Amino acid sequence: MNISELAEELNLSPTTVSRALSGQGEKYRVSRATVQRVLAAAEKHRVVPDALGAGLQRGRMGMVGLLVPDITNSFFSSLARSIELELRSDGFSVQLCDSAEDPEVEVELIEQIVKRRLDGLILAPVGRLSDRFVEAMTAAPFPVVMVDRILPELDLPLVSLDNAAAGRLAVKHLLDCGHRKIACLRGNRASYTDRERYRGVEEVLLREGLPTGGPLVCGDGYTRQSGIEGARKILGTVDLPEAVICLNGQGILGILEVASELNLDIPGDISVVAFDEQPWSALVSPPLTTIEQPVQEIATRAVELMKDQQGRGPGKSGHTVVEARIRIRESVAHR
Amino acid sequence: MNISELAEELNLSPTTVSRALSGQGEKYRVSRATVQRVLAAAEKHRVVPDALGAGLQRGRMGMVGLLVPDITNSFFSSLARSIELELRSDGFSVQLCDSAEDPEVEVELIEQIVKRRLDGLILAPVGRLSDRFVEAMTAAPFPVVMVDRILPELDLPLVSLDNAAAGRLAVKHLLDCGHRKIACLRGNRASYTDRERYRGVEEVLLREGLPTGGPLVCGDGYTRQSGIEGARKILGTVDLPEAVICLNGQGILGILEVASELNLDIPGDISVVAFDEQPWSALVSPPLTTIEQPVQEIATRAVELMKDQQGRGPGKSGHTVVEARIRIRESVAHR
DNA sequence: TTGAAAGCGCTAACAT
DNA sequence: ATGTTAGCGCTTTCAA
Repeated sequence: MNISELAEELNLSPTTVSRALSGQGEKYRVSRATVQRVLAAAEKHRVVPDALGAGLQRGRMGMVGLLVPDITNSFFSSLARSIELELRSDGFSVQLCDSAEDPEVEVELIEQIVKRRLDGLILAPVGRLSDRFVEAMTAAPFPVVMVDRILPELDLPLVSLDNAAAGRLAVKHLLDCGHRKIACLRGNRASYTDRERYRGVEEVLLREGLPTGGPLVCGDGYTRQSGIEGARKILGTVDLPEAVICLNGQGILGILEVASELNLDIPGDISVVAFDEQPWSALVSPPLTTIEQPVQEIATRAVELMKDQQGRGPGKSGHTVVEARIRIRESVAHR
Repeated sequence: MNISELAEELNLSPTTVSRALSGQGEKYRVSRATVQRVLAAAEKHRVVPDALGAGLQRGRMGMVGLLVPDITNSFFSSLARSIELELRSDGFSVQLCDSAEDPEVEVELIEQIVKRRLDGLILAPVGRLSDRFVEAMTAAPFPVVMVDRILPELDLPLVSLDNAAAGRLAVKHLLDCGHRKIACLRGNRASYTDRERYRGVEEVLLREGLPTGGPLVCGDGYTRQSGIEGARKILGTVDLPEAVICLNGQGILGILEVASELNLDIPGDISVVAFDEQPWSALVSPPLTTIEQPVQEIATRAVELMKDQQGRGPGKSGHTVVEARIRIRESVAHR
């Protein structure tokens, strides 16, 4: 049963029923009695106004898309939770899309979201910039905000870590602990996140006149497999680095797996600093020294930017930067 | 620009444009030339048919809800990924809702989904059955399928693990390894999942004439905190059990944390079998013996059931049961 | 091969 | 305090 049928049954106009049901009774001076009557009847017949009809009329469905490269990654699932919560409190619901680190899929997903005329999109891109991606993106008739693996070329509102600073933070801790030969396990090198983190790392290393590049830098990709392969190269050499910085959350799985395979002791044989705090970071042996992102803050900022632009078109740009912190535990030795 | 405006520009009717754009040209014998013309113009003006209008007309938006108690839990995020993928290949997108283990929130979320007239709901409930929940549920004018923490009272299509069998599997392994005094860290005792798993455990224990209940059974809840509290009781006693079965994925975090706090060696001081394989299960020390759910299969079955009922109302019931398997690693000692 | 008309369910502007 | 009218953007008979 819909609003009109209910109206008929009550000898009222759909308008009045609509007003009563949407809590606008006050505003439109629908009599208290009428409101009660409508509410009671609606309850009885289980009438719930169809958001689709309302959405079409209003031109907004109250739904924003959330497109992430891997919901399975605990950083993104935490982010998803925070974003969903924030958005919900503002009356929006969220459509979840997982591109599985595949740029093709990502574009299809974006196109699909455009069709749906969502009220916005919070996008953590795979990280590679393709023509079709830009094309799909510019067609978007709604606000977009990019988070994490941002594409700075795109002139959209952005929220990300100060990745270079985070990279520096990691190296500096290692330097403070007396390490000099420092390796780096990278993620997808095409991604801004990875490039920036690495830039930070390299910057400090170079400034200190320490070795970098060559066999000290491995890995390319955000899959577990790519992490394992990179870790094999770094950990499988005869002259082991003193420490390794892992630039992403999947990579550390590879490092731990390979280290155990090779019977390497952390931090005895090699020290480790890993990006992304995870629920289990403190529980492995040794407890991991990690670089932690303020997930909650990223979510809040992203949603703020989203709301700031509601109603407007593709939206003004601007880069919101948040800071990482280091959680020092026991995976770094002092030498 | 919308379909009508485009039609005007082309001196065609909206009808024809709609047919061309929706790939129904063949079916309605729109001339090849016209179709081309429309496609070209649509491309040029970036016209993408509004799914909202279409949805209203067709009475379905091609979207199903996915409501989970904790997207942060790797079981649910894996499930979400698999479900989103399956659903997408059938032309549906998914609205993500996270109830954060809160029954109140859960109900609000369901009511919200009803408003939205989604085409279905895949629901992993918090696990407690309230009146308002049943109420909201019966109002649902779309197919619902329940997964994981099913509420069997509800007469809906269900997909779940054979939890009792999984519980038995865990104990049996412990018995095989010579353990007799076996503790159990439970999750939310109001949930079917937990009750069944525990039933399986207890059944075997009782049959073997082994002690159970009392201080051997702790924990109630699916939060990390409840896991820690339960673990403290089990691990903090003077006469330690020989082994502990952890009935849920959060609990094991508590066990590992408390064991390390108390300087307990696993499996030297106490053996552990934990529910839910996680990405890091093999990487902690010692590598964890786990009970693994076939996540992919659960997703596939749930989506199948969903599609089976499309178009129909609240849907026929039936319980699809899948089997757990044990991954034996090194957290169980032989005595 | 194409179009006209109606209507999906709702709300907002404009009466009364 | 309530109702009338119109229309959001699309698809679907039914007609030409």
